[in-house]
Amino acid sequence: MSLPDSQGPDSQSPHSPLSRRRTGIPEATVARLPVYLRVLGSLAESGVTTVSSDALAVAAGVGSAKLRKDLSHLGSYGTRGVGYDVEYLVYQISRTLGLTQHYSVAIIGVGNLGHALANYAGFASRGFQIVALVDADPRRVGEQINGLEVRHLDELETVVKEHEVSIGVIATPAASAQDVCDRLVSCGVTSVLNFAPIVLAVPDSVDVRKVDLSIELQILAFHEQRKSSHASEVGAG
Amino acid sequence: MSLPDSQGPDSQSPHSPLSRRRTGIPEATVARLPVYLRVLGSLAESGVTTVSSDALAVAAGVGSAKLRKDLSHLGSYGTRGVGYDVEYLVYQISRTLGLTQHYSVAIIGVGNLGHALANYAGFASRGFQIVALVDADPRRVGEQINGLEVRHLDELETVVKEHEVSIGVIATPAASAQDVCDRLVSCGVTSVLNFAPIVLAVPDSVDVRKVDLSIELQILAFHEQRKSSHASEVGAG
DNA sequence: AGGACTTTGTGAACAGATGCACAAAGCGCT
DNA sequence: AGCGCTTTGTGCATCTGTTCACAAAGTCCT
Ligand SMILES: NC(=O)c1ccc[n+]([C@@H]2O[C@H](COP(=O)([O-])OP(=O)(O)OC[C@H]3O[C@@H](n4cnc5c(N)ncnc54)[C@H](O)[C@@H]3O)[C@@H](O)[C@H]2O)c1
Ligand SMILES: NC(=O)c1ccc[n+]([C@@H]2O[C@H](COP(=O)([O-])OP(=O)(O)OC[C@H]3O[C@@H](n4cnc5c(N)ncnc54)[C@H](O)[C@@H]3O)[C@@H](O)[C@H]2O)c1
Repeated sequence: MSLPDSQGPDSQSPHSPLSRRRTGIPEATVARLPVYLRVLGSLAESGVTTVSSDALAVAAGVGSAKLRKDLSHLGSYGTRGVGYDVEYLVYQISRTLGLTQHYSVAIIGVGNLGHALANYAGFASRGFQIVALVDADPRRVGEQINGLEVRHLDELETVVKEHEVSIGVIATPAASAQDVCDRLVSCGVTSVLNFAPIVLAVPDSVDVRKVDLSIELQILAFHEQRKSSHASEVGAG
Repeated sequence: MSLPDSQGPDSQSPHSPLSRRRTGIPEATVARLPVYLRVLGSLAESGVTTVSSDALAVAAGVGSAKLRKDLSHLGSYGTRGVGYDVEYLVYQISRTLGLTQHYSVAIIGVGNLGHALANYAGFASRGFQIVALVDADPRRVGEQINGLEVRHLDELETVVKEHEVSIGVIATPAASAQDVCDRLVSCGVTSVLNFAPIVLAVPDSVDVRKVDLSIELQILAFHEQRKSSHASEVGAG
């Protein structure tokens, strides 16, 4: 049923093999670094200054060997017999992930989900600043959300260039998603986070990550089914 | 930068090896089946009755060999020289994923995100019925959302048992998430979808999947950074 | 200083996922 | 029926990721 080491993060799909060679950091590791970062953050807040791979691994829900191998890809930042300096490790992971820069995010589609995203504080906390909200519905245009005014879809290109948007978040209905994506890409956006239930076609130079509720539920359903259909087997051994 | 075959889905973490042996279906395949299902659904709507692995693969954003291997895990449902019967394949995938059953879903935490989820129509469409909304804030209790009344956290156990909830969705702040999760698990929920930015500890018998915005953004940031720092290299090659 | 103890970093074995390439299988046309 | 065309299903090589297990490297105590 559940995983040996809790709900680990995912590497959404194998990145081009070339990219591996360039940074030396495996995709699977990249997907876990943010988790470590989060855990380290709360350790730091609790006043912990040093942490062992074992303790950190438990808190992050992964195996300690995996954790050490992950960290070894960034360099040798631990001290044998002691562990890792929390603050320094936070810095190194942040640097590796590129979080020392700031990123401007635009949200396209300000419906139910878009509103939730626009109001979410957790975004800004790691250097992601929401700089623009865009919607096609004239009734939504002009609305103020979290200090930002909703702009009309017609202004998409203007707004993106004006704010040098580097990440586009698509929260429109599926039917418009490809269209919106094309327009984002054509004005230079190279990273897209897609919430619409559709596979986006993009040039190789653009990264897309998707968040798909319905897929998550279906995966859970698959395992749920297995559990119930073999319920007898559990007791029997 | 982008993936060889578009934004593929993920296998969130290697499931216990045992589970593999039991169903014979690799986790990575399970994670892609919902995508195929979606694409097949829209093909069916457009009146297509038969589809080749190549066409389906393109639409699903994966390689055709991968797609065929995925489908081969469910059985031999294609016809050589012809392709797959769309309707029949939809049925087989649904059956495999366990979507012939219905699942009752409870959402805990009806804030920004919880509201969006509660209003989302895409849930019900695949046999996932939202049967309960629960919140700790007395001011939210009693509110009607999408035909459901928000219940108080105190009633969590009652509500879960009453509706035979099989999937719990956690949309509370991180601080309460583990607590809520423990309570869900203790009243028999074995599948959890977690939106709170925290690693949940659960017994082995419980499946957790997480959706974490901030992690997705950080992964995008990593690749974004690589792109900009090596911008020169692209032209030079 | 030296020895016991702790913990990192990593080589090597293993496991899982992907992609290639082709034989086997079916279709339709003559 | 036979032939050529299409497309599936899969064995095999490869690549990516995980896990084990231990030497190297440090700390702390005497
Ligand atoms: N709400 C959820 O919980 C949820 C869950 C999973 C997936 N999704 C997906 O997220 C997307 C948004 O969901 P939602 O519930 O917010 O839908 P919604 O209908 O509430 O909002 C969609 C918004 O997009 C706007 N829009 C439509 N076409 C547009 C365009 N071309 N450009 C810009 N804006 C446009 C609409 O005016 C509307 O404001 C959908 O694709 C949905 O399938 C939503
Ligand atoms: N809003 C977003 O776009 C977004 C994005 C990513 C992650 N998240 C995460 O999702 C979660 C919810 O986000 P949100 O924006 O909806 O927050 P929110 O503060 O708007 O809503 C949280 C809700 O949970 C309720 N709650 C608090 N403790 C509870 C408990 N013990 N049991 C039941 N209900 C409880 C609160 O009363 C509130 O209604 C948070 O963990 C957040 O980090 C949200």
